[in-house]
Amino acid sequence: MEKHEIKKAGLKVTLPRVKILSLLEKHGGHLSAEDVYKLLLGEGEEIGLATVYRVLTQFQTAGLVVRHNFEGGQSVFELDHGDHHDHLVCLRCGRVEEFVDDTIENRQQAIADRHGFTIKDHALVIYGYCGDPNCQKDD
Amino acid sequence: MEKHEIKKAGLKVTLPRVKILSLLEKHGGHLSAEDVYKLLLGEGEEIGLATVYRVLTQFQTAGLVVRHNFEGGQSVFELDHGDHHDHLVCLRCGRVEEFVDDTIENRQQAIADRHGFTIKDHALVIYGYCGDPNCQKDD
DNA sequence: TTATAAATGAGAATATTTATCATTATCATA
DNA sequence: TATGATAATGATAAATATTCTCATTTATAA
Repeated sequence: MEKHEIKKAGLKVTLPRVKILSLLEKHGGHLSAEDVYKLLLGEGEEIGLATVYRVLTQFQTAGLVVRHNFEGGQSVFELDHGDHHDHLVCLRCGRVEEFVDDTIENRQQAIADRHGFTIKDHALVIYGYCGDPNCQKDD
Repeated sequence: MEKHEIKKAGLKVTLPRVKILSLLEKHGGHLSAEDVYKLLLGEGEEIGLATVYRVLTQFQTAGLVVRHNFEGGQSVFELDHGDHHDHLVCLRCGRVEEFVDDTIENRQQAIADRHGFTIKDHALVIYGYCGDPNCQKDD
């Protein structure tokens, strides 16, 4: 139940927050603030875009969602299930796939150590063309 | 000589282009469009911000510079010396360090293959606190 | 030198995100 | 359950980053 998670985050349980959280659960995917806004409109919810941004940022601070800055302007958000993962992004159709690779994770830590860095976060995004025939064909 | 590279890129050799290219060479670092604009102003060059963006984008298309989308709004640009590398970014002081790790590169290729992706580009950024004592101390 | 096509500068326009503020809703407590 | 302190919302303005427009200027091939 979403209400519990929102309460745990120290936030009041409001309609916009419940709706946005369940939307993210339903879609699983990687949604921009505007995606969320439009999906809410489609469901007949009159929730302002400013509220969407505000709530997503609060969820991010609370650790409920993660924010990614892929190429192309808009940030995208997804539920944080605690399992860190990296991304493959198709430049043609926008499809996003996830992956985890322990070898890469370990190498990153070793590199940070060598440079005297304390890792707070990291982002690995592979951009390319996905397996779909429409995305593989040349320009 | 910068003029040659500009000409090779199929662009006319103009003062803004020569200045911007030599600025990137001089600084080596990772400059935002606004950084470039202000540095030019500091040198007494009256080059518009729009021109800076335009030229940087053209250089990117021509393969002369690479553009990175680190966290925090602005894109940063650096000369493309042909040697791909990834980045460590300090969240406190903004320092940027570069690294290459063949193991990570190979794993990425393997992952893309497994997912049926054709890699066009990739970005690995490790965010954290660098070795500087001021950056390591707690909040 | 000159004609042509491209580049520039200034400011408008766009896109994304954040801030402001008056109004409304939540929720602990009475 | 009613209530009041506090937080959240929606509408809009503002801030930020980047791109577009267009009249003027400049580079360069002939």
